[in-house]
Amino acid sequence: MSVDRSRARHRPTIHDVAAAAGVSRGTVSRALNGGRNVSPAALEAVLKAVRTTGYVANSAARSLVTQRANSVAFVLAEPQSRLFEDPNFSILLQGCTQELAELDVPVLLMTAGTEVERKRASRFIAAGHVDGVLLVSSHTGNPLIHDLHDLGIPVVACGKPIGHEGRVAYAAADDRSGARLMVEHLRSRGRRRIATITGPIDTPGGVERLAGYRDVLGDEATPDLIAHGDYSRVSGEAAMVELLRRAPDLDAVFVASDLMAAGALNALHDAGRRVPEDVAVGGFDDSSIATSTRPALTTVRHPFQRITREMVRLLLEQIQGEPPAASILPTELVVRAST
Amino acid sequence: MSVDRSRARHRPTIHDVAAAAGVSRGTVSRALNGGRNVSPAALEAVLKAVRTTGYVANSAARSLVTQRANSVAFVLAEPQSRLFEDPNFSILLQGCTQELAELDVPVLLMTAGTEVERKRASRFIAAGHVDGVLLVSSHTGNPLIHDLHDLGIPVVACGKPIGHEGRVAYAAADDRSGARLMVEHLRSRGRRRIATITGPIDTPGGVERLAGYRDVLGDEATPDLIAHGDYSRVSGEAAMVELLRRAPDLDAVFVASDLMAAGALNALHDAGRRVPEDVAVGGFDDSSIATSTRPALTTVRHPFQRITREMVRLLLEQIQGEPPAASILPTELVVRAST
DNA sequence: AACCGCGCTGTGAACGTGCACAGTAGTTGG
DNA sequence: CCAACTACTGTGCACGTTCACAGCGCGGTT
Repeated sequence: MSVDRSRARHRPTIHDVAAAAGVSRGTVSRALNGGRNVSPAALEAVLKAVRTTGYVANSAARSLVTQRANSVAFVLAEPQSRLFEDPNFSILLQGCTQELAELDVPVLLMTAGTEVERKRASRFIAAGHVDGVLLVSSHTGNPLIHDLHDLGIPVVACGKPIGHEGRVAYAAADDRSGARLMVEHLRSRGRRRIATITGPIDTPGGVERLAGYRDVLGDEATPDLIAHGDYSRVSGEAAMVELLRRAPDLDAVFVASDLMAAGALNALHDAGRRVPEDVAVGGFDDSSIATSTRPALTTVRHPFQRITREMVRLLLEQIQGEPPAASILPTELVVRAST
Repeated sequence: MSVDRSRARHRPTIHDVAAAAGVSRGTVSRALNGGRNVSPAALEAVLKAVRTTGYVANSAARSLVTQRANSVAFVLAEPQSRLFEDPNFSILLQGCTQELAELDVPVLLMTAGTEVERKRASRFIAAGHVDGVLLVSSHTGNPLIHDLHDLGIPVVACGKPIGHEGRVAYAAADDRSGARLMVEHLRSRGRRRIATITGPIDTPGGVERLAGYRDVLGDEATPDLIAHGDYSRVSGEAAMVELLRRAPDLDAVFVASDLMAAGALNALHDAGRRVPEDVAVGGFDDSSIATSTRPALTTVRHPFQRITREMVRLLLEQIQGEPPAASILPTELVVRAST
C-alpha cells in the first residue's frame, strides 16, 4: 500500500484504528458496536487505538450500509410565531433534544407551518434522512400526519392525534382531569360564576379541557361563560374582554393555557378588576409565564418533562420495530396568588 | 409477515432512474447536479424519470463521497433555562432554521450549556456530521469556540466573540449606538437621574450597552446608578430593587434586555412607583415581551431577522472557502408607553 | 488524410462502514 | 483419536453516490 496518506488532512478511519491495534477492520467494528465475540486483549487494544488516533466513526458510511440515519426529526407543525411566543414548544424541543443527546442521537429541527414547509418536510423525511419523527402539532387534520403514515416512518405525536388514535403513537397529559382539578379548586374558593377561555376546538387541549370544565359545572356552564382562544396571548386578552361584556358578574375564569391567561390578566387589569379579589384566574401548563405575571398564576402542571421522555421512548421503540403505543400522564394543581 | 415487507421495498436509486431514462448513472448524476455537458434530450429524460420513479438522492452516499455533510449545527452554549425563558434564542433558532430550510440545508440542534454537553458537541462536530456551526453564546471565554477553531470548522457567532474578533466570523447588532439612542431619548423626556441595569460584563451586550450609556451621560453616570444582571427576569427584578435602595431619587432606568426590564417593572410595581410617571423604563431587543408588559416597553429593536440572515450567509461563505467576516447591523428606537 | 477540439456519454474506481461467511485454534465429548 | 463445538478473527462484498477518465461521433483546421 503505497498510497500516501497525509494524516493531518483526513480523519482517521477504521483502517487506521485496525492498523494501530494490530487487528482487522472486522474486529474493530465488532469491538465498537456489539462488543461480542471479541477477546479482552483485542478489545483493549482497539479502545486504546481509538483513543490514540482520535477515531470517530463516519456516520455517512455507517448509514449507507445500515440503512439507518441514526437521527430523528423534531417537526413543529404550527404557525411560525408559536415557537417563540409560546414557551411550551421551546420546552418540548429542549426536553427532546436533551433526552436524545444523551443517547447520541442528533435532532433535526424543521418547521411545517405553511404548505410549502410541509411539502419540504415530507420530501426531506421521505428521503430517509431520519429514522423517526417527533411531531408537535396541536391541530387536527394536519396533512403531514397522513404523509408520514403513508411513508411508514415511525411517528410520535405530542398530544392525542385526533382521528389517528391507535395508528399513531402519542404522549399526552390527562387534560380532562387536570381541568377538573382546576375548576373544583375555583369552586372550593367559593366562586359561583366560573367562565372559561378554551383553546381551539380542533385541538385535543381545546376539547378535553373544556370537557373537564363541563364535567364539574354541568348546567352551570352556560354558553355566555365560554369563549374561545387560539393559545396566543392576544387571543386570551380578546376572549377575556368578550367574557366581561357577556357576563360582567363572573367571579372566576379558567383559561386553557398560561399564555392566554397572561393576556386575560392584562384585560382584567385594563378593566379595573382586581385579581384575585374580584376575579380568580386559573391557567394551564405551569409554564415559565405563570410565575412572572402579577399576581402569579394558579395553574395546572403539564408534565412536560415526562412527556418528552415518553415521546422519545415511544419513538425509539417504534424504530426498533414495536407497534405504536400511547402514554397518558397525570397533571397536578399548582396554587399561587391568582385564585 | 407482511409487516416486514412494507419496509423491504427499497427506495429508488440512481440506477433505477438511469434505467428508466435510458442513460447511464453518470449522466443522471450530471443532470441533477451541475446540469453541464448534458444534452437537452438526456436532461429531459432524466427529469421525467425522476418524476415517475420518485427518486430522491441518498444523502449518506453523497456525503460519503463528497466528504460534505450538507447540514449545519445550531449550538446553544447557554444554560438550559435560557432557551425557553429568553425569547431571543427562540427567534434566532427560528430565523436560522427558516433561512436554511429554503436552501434545503438541515439544521442539527444541540445545546452546550454544561461541560458534558460541550464535550459531546465537540466530539459530534469533530466527527464531521456537519459542515459548519452557528454558535449562540453571549459569554466570552467559552471553551467550545476554541475547540471549534482548532477543528478548523466554519463557525459564525451571534454577537461579537470577545477575544476572537478577526478569527471567528460573527453577526451582531450595533449595541453601543443603540444604547445611546435610548439614553438620549430618556434625556429628551426630561429625565435627569438615569440608572442602568447591564447584562453580564463578560458579554458583548453587557459591555457595549453600558459603554453607550456612558457615552451619553459622562460624569452623570455615577456608580450608584449602575447595577448588573444576567439577562434573566429575576436578575432584572433584583437589580431594580438594589437600584431603588441605592438611588431612591432615580427617575429613569435603561435596562439592557426586555426580559430584565419586565423583571424591573415588577420590582417598580411592588415598590409602588408608577411607570412612566415616576420612573421611565427603557428596554433592549424589542422582543415579544416588550408588547406584553404593562405598560408596553419602549425599547431598542434588535435586527434579529437581518442577523440570522447574515449568520447564515457568513457561514455558507466560509463553507465555500471564504475567510471569516463580520457584519454589524444598525438598531432602531421603538417608543411605547413606558417612557 | 491526419489531426484536433468539442460536446456528450459510459465505466471503473473510490468514499468508510457493517455484515455474512469462511477460517483458525483451542476445548470438549463420544 | 477424531469429530463437533466454541470463541474468536480476517476478508470480500455491498450500500448509493460522485468524480476522473476514456471513448465516441462530428465538424473544422492543418
